[in-house]
Amino acid sequence: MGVAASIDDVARRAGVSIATVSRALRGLPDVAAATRARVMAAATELGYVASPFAARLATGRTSTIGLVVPFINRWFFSEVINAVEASLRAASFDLLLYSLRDDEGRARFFELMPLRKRVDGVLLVSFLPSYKELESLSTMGCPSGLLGIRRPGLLSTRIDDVAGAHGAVAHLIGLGHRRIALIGDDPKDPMGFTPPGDRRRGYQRALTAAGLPLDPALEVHGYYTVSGGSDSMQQLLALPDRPTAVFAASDEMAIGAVKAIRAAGLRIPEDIAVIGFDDHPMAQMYDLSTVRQPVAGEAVDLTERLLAKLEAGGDLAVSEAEADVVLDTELIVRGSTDASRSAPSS
Amino acid sequence: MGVAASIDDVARRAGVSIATVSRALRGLPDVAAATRARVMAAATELGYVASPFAARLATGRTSTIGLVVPFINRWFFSEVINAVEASLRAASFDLLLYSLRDDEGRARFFELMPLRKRVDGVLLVSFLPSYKELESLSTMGCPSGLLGIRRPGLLSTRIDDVAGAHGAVAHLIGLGHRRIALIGDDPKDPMGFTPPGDRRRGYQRALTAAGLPLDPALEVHGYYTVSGGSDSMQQLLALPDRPTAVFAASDEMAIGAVKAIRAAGLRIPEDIAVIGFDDHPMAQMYDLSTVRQPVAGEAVDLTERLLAKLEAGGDLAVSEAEADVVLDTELIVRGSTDASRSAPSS
DNA sequence: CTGTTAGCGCTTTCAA
DNA sequence: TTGAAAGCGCTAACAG
Repeated sequence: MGVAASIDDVARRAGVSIATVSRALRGLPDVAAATRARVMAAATELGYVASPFAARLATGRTSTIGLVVPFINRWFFSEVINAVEASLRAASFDLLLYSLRDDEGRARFFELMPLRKRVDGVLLVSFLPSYKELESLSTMGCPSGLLGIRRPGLLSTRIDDVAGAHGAVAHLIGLGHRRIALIGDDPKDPMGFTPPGDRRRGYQRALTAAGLPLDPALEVHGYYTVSGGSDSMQQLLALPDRPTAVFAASDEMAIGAVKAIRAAGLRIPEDIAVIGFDDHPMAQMYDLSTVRQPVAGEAVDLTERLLAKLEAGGDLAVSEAEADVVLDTELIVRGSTDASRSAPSS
Repeated sequence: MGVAASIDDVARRAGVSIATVSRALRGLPDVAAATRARVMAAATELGYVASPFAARLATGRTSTIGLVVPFINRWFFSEVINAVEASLRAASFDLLLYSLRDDEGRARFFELMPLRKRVDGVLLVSFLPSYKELESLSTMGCPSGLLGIRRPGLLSTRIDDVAGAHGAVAHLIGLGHRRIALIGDDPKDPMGFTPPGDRRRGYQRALTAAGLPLDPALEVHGYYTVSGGSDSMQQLLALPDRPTAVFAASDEMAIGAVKAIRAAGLRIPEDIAVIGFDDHPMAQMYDLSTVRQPVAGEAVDLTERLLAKLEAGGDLAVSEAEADVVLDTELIVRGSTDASRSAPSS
């Protein structure tokens, strides 16, 4: 087989017109069973597959979804990419991947709209599009979905960060803790992530609900990194009246905190209890209590709803009812808050 | 802007033919500066972008690369995907991502060739295509590149796993160790990865080169997971004459080993030294000596050479000289083999 | 330097 | 149930 077979080759071989080949191969009705069989046979013999580009030109549909992520090589996002890829594959859609990386990349994306005219739908993961960006997005003329963030008029799937954080802190309170610190917030976050603020809110509400005071000294920036978590834990340990428990708004920061606590010669959870957020694979390795979010579940839910929307017509308008789905988080109690649940090995 | 502008709209607005628009916008020569300016202006005013599908149909080139990985959500692969995406983006190529996941997905991929007729080139990451699979790949009629594996007739970029492992073990020997164990091999690896065998070979050669005996009891399966590493370390610790050092063929396994050693109440590196492979981000967190491989560097090198090949004509034949690039690994000495290099905090 | 024209390989009326 | 023919929106000779 020198050059790939085209629809004409199949038509000739099956002794029918190209129109019939097209219909037969796509499973359209009004094709005689015998004819269809003959066409299918010819197609397999020639190893024929329709050229997607010709089909796209003719139909206007691309069978491709653009997936836009801030980063590729970070746990959360690679989980999302993986789940989206699987869902799309199952629906015979192609996945066009685009990574923003930084402010510059983000600006370039929204200015050039490089996915324009090449996807049927767009999925934006975990960053908040500005009003201008949304407008720019709308010039693509295709439906889009937001993962982790809610915006009126767009599909979205997310978790309730406030509730998740609330649950984590309530767990600590239930354990008898009264001085509970928060390691969170990244004051120089370039993507405008919303979870940090929500998780802080959940922390504050849980304290307030339990009648505990909010102490600004107990709220520190962790920059959502291991080292940031470690640094801010040291800061907390230096406090005259140090906390007995810490809620870190991400597992990375929690692990940093764990390291700092151990380095100070203190025990976890006896001297200080620690709980994180996400259920990153490392959380288990560090025997860290945390709030699990169903990352793949969110991705699958959103992808499938976007595909359903395309199938249903694909107009841009989204009804209130269908727009937003909120998935549950789950409190995972391990040894870092409850000694009785400690994993066997260090 | 209701429906997206097409080339005719631009032509009309600029008062030229569509051919001139095409030429002007693609920066082809033989277009008067004034004309080009007029066309560009019209294009921006209309927010015009050429439909990639029409262009692809007409030229036969897709400006798209297919990236085929065994997994998406694992450190190594997400690093590769990230680097490839960046390289392609810089060259204005699109990235079509495909994940194999398991035997079944792999079979489906090579049977259906879902990337056929939609990419100009293919990148296969870290799995060894069988002869049949390579044949199937060749029906795509486009050049391809292999990351991490060498195959005659295909582009490839990789590291020398044998040499890397050799270096790690030589480091241990240089430290005075004489009984050195190997944690490696995954007897049920579905992807046919080649690094495990090569790393074992490097281990054996280093011992032999130093005149040390090979003791089969010191070579255990680690399954390339944390828990596998932990289990096999326990096995090694139970040996009557236990090793004083361990080379784990991946950082994950090394970390498992570290946990098992600590759980047994032994000190690292005083009682047992541990070195891993890869320089996974966790290696630093565990103060683990390791062999760093330039993951992104490999991906970028391969991608750029594939793009260069496409630009140069894109025929399938690959000369011996251009085919294979081997990048250097780097020995990273940390506290798990050398106490004097210990990181400050645990 | 620019315009005309013939495809690229499909899908989709419209007729038969 | 099938075929002929007209696009889809571009690029690439070929003239001029």
